[in-house]
Amino acid sequence: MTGSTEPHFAAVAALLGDPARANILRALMDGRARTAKELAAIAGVTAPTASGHLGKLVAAELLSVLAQGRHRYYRLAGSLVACTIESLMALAGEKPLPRHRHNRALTGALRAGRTCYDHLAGRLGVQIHDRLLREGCLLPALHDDGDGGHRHGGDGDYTVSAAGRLLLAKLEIDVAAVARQKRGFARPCLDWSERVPHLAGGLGAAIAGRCFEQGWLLRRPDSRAVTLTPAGQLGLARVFGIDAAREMAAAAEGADG
Amino acid sequence: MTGSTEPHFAAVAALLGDPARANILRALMDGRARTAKELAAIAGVTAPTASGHLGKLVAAELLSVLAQGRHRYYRLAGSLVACTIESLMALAGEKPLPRHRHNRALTGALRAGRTCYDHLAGRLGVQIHDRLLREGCLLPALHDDGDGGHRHGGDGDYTVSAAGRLLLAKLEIDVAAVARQKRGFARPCLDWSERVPHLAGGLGAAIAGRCFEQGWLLRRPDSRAVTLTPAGQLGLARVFGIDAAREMAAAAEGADG
DNA sequence: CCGATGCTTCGGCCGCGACCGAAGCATCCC
DNA sequence: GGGATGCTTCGGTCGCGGCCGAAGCATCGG
Repeated sequence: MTGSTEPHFAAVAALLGDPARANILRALMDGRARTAKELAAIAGVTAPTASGHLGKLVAAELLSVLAQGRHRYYRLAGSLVACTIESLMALAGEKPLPRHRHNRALTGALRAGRTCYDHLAGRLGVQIHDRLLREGCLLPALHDDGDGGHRHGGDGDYTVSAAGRLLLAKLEIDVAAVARQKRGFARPCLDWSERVPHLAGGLGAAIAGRCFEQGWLLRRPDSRAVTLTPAGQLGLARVFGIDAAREMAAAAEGADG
Repeated sequence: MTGSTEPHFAAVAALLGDPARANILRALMDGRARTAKELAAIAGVTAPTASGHLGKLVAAELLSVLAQGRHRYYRLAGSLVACTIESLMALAGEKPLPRHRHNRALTGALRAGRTCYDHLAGRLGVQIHDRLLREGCLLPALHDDGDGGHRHGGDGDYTVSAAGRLLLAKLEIDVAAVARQKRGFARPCLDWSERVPHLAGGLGAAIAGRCFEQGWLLRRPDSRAVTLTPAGQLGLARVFGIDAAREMAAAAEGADG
């Protein structure tokens, strides 16, 4: 009786706890939008059942929906959703000791580099995050409360230094423009496979977006894993000073426990 | 049919999704151990029901149990569990816009400073984390894969510099001894209220422990919130160079959205 | 040794929620 | 307009799992 009211997080966890919904969410973890029918097939349920699940997920604001003609496209509501799921995966991943030999190649690729909603994760994402932090491009959030008005939802968690603006300009990213977006600016997101944060938020999305636009990285059709191109190898070395090919190969190798 | 096997994280989320279990976990978020009977009362269920829940949570390695006489003490299995729940709270917290006026003081105190499993969180925890990072006491994890043997579960995510060892010696913390522990050494943990990582792992626990031992901080009986003592105000200023009273007051003020 | 206490296991009850088929709208194409 | 496609709502079934009371072990106290 001390506090028998249901905690808020329990309702969210229950949403994530159903197998069908979990499959839907996992499929959307790459940030792409999918139709209700596609998601029904992925979840292995009929269209009515999937519709019910999707309705609940939208009501809980875990998913957002865009109606386009007779199709309805569902996607994750934000990177915070993806971050929470990554965190759950980190918690669930180490326990069962599955020893699945057969899909080691797949998980290896996922560990090397993948998308987490709209930003980069895996070894590649962590390397970029660490590099920006180490070079002083990203500063760990003053939280300057001296002046009032600290709306805790709006202000970014990292700030970008002058050096950071310079570096990101090489990627043709306008930091000020990103900061003007109404979303989280630059937030750490606990990485499922590396157990260290990578960069989420608008800035993380901008970096990932430029990597795809420039052909540095390619999305794989049915996986969150990304492929590094030769141009990407050069570009990432030039901008971030990281040996992406070596890092990603090392992460892929160490796929098993 | 693309991938209709249940994702691992769904099972964990389902565990967290039951109201009774969620209440149990929330009660254990302060890192203290409690008996089965206490937890049954907190969850609002009878002893047999609680026993079933606790058994499942232990089987899933979310909880660990210590038998002592005829009592069995349950506690969170590790800081990663606490981190995941914090992440879920962050996801669940912003949506419903609860506008609970009556317990604003409570959430204010929680935002100011609280325990997260065995380490400090809230504004206080974030301040310490940031300070250590800013002063170069904590270095963001090389992840040196050059040599083999990178057991991803064992190595810490932050490393402590010489300056850090010096600073922590002022707290009578032997960094080498902490590093020898079989647990995560120093990991960032996403803070529920501040949306920025604080310091988890053995080092975070050691810092929190010394703060309690020296009477700098007091645990409140039925809350995760901590109270700053005058000695703590002085000590934290001396060791970390932070104005804890001012920071915590500011965080408590901004409790509402 | 006996009763009290703490915790667990065992059956059985019961309700929530996932699931499906059928039907109802909306949209697109011919 | 008519048929096909995509999605949702509506009833109804059913199984999983939370819940409790009673009983079974263990431990502590006298």
